[in-house]
Amino acid sequence: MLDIKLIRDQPELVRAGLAKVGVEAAEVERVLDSDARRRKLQFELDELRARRARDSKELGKASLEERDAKRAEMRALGDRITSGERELAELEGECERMLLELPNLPRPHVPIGKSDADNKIVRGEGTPREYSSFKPLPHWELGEKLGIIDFDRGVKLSGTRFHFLVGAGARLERALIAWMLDIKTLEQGYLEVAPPLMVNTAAVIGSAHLPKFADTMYRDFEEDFYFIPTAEVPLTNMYAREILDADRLPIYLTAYTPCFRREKMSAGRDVRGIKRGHQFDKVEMVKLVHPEKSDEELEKLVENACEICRRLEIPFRVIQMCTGDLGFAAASKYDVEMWAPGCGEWLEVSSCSNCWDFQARRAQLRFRTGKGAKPEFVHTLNGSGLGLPRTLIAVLENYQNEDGSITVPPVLRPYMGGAERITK
RNA sequence: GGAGAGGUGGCCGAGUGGUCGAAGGCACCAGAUUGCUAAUCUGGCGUACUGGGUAACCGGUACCGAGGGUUCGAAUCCCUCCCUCUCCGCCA
Repeated sequence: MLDIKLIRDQPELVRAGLAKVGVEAAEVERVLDSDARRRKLQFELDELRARRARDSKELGKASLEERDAKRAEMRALGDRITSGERELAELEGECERMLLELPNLPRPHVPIGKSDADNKIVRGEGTPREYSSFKPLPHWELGEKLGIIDFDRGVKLSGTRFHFLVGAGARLERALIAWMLDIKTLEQGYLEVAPPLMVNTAAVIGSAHLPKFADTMYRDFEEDFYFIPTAEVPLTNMYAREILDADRLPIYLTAYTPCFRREKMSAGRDVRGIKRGHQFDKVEMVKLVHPEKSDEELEKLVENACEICRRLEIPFRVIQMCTGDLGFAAASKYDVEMWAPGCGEWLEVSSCSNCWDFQARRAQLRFRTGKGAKPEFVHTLNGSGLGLPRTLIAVLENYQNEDGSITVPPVLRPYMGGAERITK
């Protein structure tokens, strides 16, 4: 959520920033108009309430006759206040709803662009291997031949976009999770948490997945529960509505969780293989940092994701999102993509965002520098560290051998009971 | 699911219709003081919105789990909901 005071005080700056992400100036005007009406009413109402408090106090000391005489008048004042409060609540709701639907402002250095076509490749490491003696297979063929991915039975139970990982496939994923978490916690300074996978509406508003993206999430309509689309939701909300001491920052959190997504927007896309499912595993990184540090913390976050690719010895590249491809909450964003020779594409295995104070304002996530200092919003960042299905794809496809077996990446062998190969 | 108890400021805890944004204590901050490593004294110490001021700051309003109601006036009375604890049942 943007700061209403920023919109009020520097509307031209907000208009210009939002124009870059495709928001029309009229939307800003509507917010300003609503805010002006809200403030006017608030002021009038406050005066009425002050009068009531004063007069009521006097009435309490007055004689019985005086009380009876004034009661009707006071009652009328009370009724005016009640109706004013209703109107104010409506105006506040209207203003709030509009603010919740406005996307974040991009950082000034983010390249201007309309779509993913305008994104920038900023760097890469490793070279896609040449295959002279055989044609690399896509993971869905490798997985089925080895019996480590069972698509048919997944579909039988749950429909399209579901699969079983079986035997060494399940273990390989578990190895990746354990290995990644060890790097996050032992080397990169993250605190591991195991968060709730179902969260309430407030949490999902906090992370900015609501109100705009309600139809992307699974939901329990009887209880107030959303199934998390990413661990970003519980992690960024972990300290919601709290005021942290400044010396607790930065807070680095990591979690392995399943994620649940309806994928309505991508109906028919990526239906083959395990690239895009309704349910997938992910190791997530979230940072809560001092506002002055968030730009540099984003660079470190991306590097934390890259390190996983690097140690797997799989070619990867870093893409800087242009303004048109930032998404709703990010002020600045990088994707990390791994090369998959079987399906012949760069797979987005991580998406790292600096959300500035956008989520923190929604989640009321603040810190205080010292006694008497004003609470300030922290900056929140999040990134995958990495998404499991696509990492698994990259491992299978890059480490496949001509005979159809998979070499276990050296870094994973300790997590695979020492196994060096996955064979039929 | 049933029965009971309870939700007050960072924490503990008083407060059953007006003088309560809320006693008292702890913690914390500032100052004073003592030559003994901490004690004592004094003052300060919530958040949000909002009016005024360049600002330090001054003022108004709201907030005692949430939302409604009664009343001139609600932390206090009534209703609904949420949460926590204890016991029972049920399921693991």
